[in-house]
Amino acid sequence: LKARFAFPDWAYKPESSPGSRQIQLWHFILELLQKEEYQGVIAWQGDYGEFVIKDPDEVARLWGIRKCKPHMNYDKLSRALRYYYNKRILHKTKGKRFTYKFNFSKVVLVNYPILDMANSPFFLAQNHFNGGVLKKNEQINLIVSNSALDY
DNA sequence: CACGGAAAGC
DNA sequence: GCTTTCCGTG
Repeated sequence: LKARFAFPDWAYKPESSPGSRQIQLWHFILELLQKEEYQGVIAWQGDYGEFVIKDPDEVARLWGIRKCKPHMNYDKLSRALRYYYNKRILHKTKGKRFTYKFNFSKVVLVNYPILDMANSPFFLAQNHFNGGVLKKNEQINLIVSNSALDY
């Protein structure tokens, strides 16, 4: 029995950008999590959206290959992951080694077509989970800043 | 390990 | 803007 997450298919299209933008780390992480052959390396585990990097050296190596950075390691990769905290794409699961958690609704929102966003279930879910603290502008800014609308 | 500032690269 | 690199701190 495998953990399944209700990501829409388009959420798993890291290289769908027609502008040939560079792949982002969180796209890459999702890509690995999607593939069963990497379950010994990185896998969904625990809470909804939570994942464990089982083999940090290997994940770093694979990321380094993708970005043509042969000297990539977990120290550097994890710094990049930490930059996601303020962007609310990820946060750390404290006390659990190599364990992070996607802010699921945010991640999906980032990929959501802007025209449908206001009435999207993800927008409503976002406000629900955050107690309505997040402002609409903030979410729109995040979408724009990620240039996620490759449609 | 995990965090985050600082600077540099692209 | 998104890392990559380096590193002091807890």
